[in-house]
Amino acid sequence: MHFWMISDRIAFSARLLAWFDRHGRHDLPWQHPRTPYRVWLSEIMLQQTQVATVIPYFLRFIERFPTLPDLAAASTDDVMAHWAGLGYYARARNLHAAAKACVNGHGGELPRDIEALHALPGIGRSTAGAILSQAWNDRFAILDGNVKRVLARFHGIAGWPGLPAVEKQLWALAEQHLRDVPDGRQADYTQAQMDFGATLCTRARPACAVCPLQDDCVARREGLVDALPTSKPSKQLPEREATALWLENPAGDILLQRRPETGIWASLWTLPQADTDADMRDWFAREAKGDYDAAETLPVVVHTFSHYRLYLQPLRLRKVALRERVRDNDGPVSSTGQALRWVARGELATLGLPAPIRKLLGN
DNA sequence: AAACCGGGGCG
DNA sequence: CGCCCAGGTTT
Repeated sequence: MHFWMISDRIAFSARLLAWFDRHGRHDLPWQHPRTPYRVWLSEIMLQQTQVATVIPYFLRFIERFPTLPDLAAASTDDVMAHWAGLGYYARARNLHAAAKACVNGHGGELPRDIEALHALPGIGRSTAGAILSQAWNDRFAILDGNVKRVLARFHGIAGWPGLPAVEKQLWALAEQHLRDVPDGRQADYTQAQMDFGATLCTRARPACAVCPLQDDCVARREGLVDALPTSKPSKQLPEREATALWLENPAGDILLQRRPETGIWASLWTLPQADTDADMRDWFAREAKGDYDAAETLPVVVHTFSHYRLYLQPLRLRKVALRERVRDNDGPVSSTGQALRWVARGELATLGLPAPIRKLLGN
């Protein structure tokens, strides 16, 4: 009886560990020696920066503050000076505060108890698990961005991982796989997951062809590798409404107005436009002769800008004439100071029109 | 220019 | 608890 007859496939963690033994990183400074303090420091630094950048900072930091009590006893300035260049200084402050808390409440050492560790500033659930598993080979899961990506792909978990329901599901999967990890290899397993996500199952262009998990990866099988993990939903854009007037003279020319030189659609030619129907009506009364209420209501144009979504209500009115106004060489100017111009349909293509307006006018 | 990121803060 | 942010980097 072979084990694969029972389980039918080699465990996720076993494949990762085998991969790690061959391709993982085994010579990182915080792995030798792999003490709680060194692992903690590395985890905090790695939260925000890549391994290659962290290494020299780690070495300088650990040389200046060789033990946790050394760090606790240091001045804020001294700590910050050794963090300078890494950014995210709030985490250096948390690190320092946590070191002091350990001296005051845990005998000058990082607690091995997950709850006590989690209670320290700057240490969340994933970082606490990373510290305990790496420093002590204790059986705790991690769930950083790398692991979320690997699990979402391997299991085909859709939904943005920032959603509590999705994150909960990913934690459950992480803990499920953890049960298969052989005793004594929890530290390696944690490092294996991080290395795997950072170097093989990367966000862009993962190396699926050489992946030890490819045969059982749901995303791979279903062609969803690029779609998972689901990206954060773009935040709801503010919405604005406006009314546009499509006026035609008896010859069928269309009245266009030049936009101001700054702002949306700067200097392009568009239909006369107002924020509200009432403003549009006022503008019409000042500029044109005709019956505003006779205008035809066209379908609303939805146009999305980078920072808001515009719902533009076009109104169409034919056989309109402008009132006589002060003229200059370029033709009439509206009361708002923007140039106005009757444009023949055939001329539209030669002018700069915003795409949605061009489409509306049928050009 | 936008996505990304663990933890913290806030209602 | 759920939602969103700060503060930098990567794509």
